[in-house]
Amino acid sequence: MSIDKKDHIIKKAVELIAEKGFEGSSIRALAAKAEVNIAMVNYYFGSKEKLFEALVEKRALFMSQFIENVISNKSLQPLEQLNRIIEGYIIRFLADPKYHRVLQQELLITQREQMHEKVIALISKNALEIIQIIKKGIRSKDFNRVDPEMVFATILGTISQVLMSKTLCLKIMNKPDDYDPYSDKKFQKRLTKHIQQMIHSHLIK
Amino acid sequence: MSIDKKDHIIKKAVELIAEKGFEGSSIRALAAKAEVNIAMVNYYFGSKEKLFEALVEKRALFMSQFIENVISNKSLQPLEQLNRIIEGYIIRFLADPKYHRVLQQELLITQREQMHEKVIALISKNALEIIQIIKKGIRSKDFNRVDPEMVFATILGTISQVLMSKTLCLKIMNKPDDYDPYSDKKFQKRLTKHIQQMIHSHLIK
DNA sequence: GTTTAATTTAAACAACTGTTTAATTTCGTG
DNA sequence: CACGAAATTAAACAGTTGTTTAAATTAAAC
Repeated sequence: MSIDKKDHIIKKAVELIAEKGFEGSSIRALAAKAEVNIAMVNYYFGSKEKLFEALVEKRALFMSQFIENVISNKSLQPLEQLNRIIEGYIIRFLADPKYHRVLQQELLITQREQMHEKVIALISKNALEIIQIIKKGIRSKDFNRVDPEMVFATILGTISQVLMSKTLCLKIMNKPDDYDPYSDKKFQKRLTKHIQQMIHSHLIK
Repeated sequence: MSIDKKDHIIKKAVELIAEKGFEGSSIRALAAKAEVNIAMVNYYFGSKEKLFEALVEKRALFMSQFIENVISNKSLQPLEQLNRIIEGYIIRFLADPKYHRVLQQELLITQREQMHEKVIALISKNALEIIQIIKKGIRSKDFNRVDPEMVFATILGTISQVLMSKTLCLKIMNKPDDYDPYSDKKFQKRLTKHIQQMIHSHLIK
């Protein structure tokens, strides 16, 4: 069993779908990009949609495991817990912007209903845990009486905004076209610092 | 010339494309939804892509005009100017979540290159003006020395996050399925207040 | 009321879609 | 080497796509 080949196809599929969307990515185009025969996708995955499901599932696990770890660390102060989550979110998302773009597409579009529901379940699971942390912080008077759900929307929304379009990101920051912010550690720090400081001044004092 | 019919088709197209995406929306499905003959789209707009361009252009004007107004009002204090922009953004975007979703799709996907560039130009134009306001506020010592580009990402990102998926939004806020947050004035106020207060505590003192 | 233009229609077009088939090649195992 | 399973291929499948056509209907102008 050549699991390498399956992984190779998935990798190329993420790249293609992130650019063209799921409906805009034909199996023929994918086969050309991955340099395999057209029939191989159905041979390995059963169908185009099943390939897509395999694609989402594969990375979803990787993402959610991390959040679990941070959340389960009960010894941390609420603010420190939030800081870790923000930092971790940014590291994971920036490591694979194309995958994040695929998920955002699926969140926007209700075409494939069960996949749409799965992405929502994925995000809201973490969301609710983060919101719980904020609520707990408010109860213990560590935090101001802020709007926890909205604070979450700001954290994820800010990161997603940056990841949405590299071209837009560069244009706003007035950077050259060949600059890749997502792989630049300085940019990563900049984004992390901004969100953490903003959340900090909003939650504390 | 039945401009009503053109508008009617555009309206139905926004609804369909917001749900299924551009590639996922066939002319036949659109014709059925708008209750017109399949050939009418090409008769009125020339092609599916031209219909899409007409759709984007029509609303883009409406949006950008408003931002211009706020920005050109030089008599306001920087913070008050920002508050008005936040309030205005939210009012306009929440008034037509489906259109906003269509734009987000086009920002994510690089399939139709010139349309992609147009959406980016549209957003970045306003973005740069808002960033200028923040920079001016920093120079005049009205604002702290924050990261202006990131502050913009937070404002737009938070709103976009909320608009991205109604289902996700409801799930996070623990609301029933039949509740429509976007048309609820209370929710609108809640979102506005959150962003304004957060930006405020981040920018001032 | 006739004529001309604008609108609307159903049918057909070729190109492309995801998927399947059946034949061929490759490869590990005895 | 020989066998059988796994992998790979090109070709064909039926259905859908955006678009065009040419005929039919409606509306407007004189």
